Amino acid sequence: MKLSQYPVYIQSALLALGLALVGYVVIGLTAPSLSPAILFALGLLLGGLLTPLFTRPPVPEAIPTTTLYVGNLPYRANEASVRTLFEGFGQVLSVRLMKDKHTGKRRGFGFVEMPSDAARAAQQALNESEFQQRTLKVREANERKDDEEGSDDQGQP
DNA sequence: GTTGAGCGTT
Repeated sequence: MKLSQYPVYIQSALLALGLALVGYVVIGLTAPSLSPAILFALGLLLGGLLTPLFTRPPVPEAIPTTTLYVGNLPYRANEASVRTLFEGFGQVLSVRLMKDKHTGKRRGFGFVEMPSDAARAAQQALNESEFQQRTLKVREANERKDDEEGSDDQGQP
């Protein structure tokens, strides 16, 4: 139950309320002659002004991403090498090499999340290519949850 | 420490 799991307006409301209370106390100590309603209003205004400084947007830009399935990976490959390999064709948002949860050994395949254009470029470039003396198999990942496909008509009928 | 077709976790 982390705070980041709640919606943004909930976080902003809680943060603004907290800053309003802080401003209420601070302004009340520095200027005791003001009424509590004015103090709380000033604290809420101060909190509203300071809220954007503390809210971190998780995704700066809403760009359409495509998850790539990367198979036939060598067992000695780590996420850093795969990320570096795919970063040559675009921005890599996330690299997940699936390992067995019980033994912890690598299963030899993973998923690379990239923008759609960079994903297509990396797929055409890295598919059936040699990576650490292994032929990679780069394909589009199957929709596990909700894969945000952009304007590209890559959906299966 | 080994193996070799495949589609996945907070």
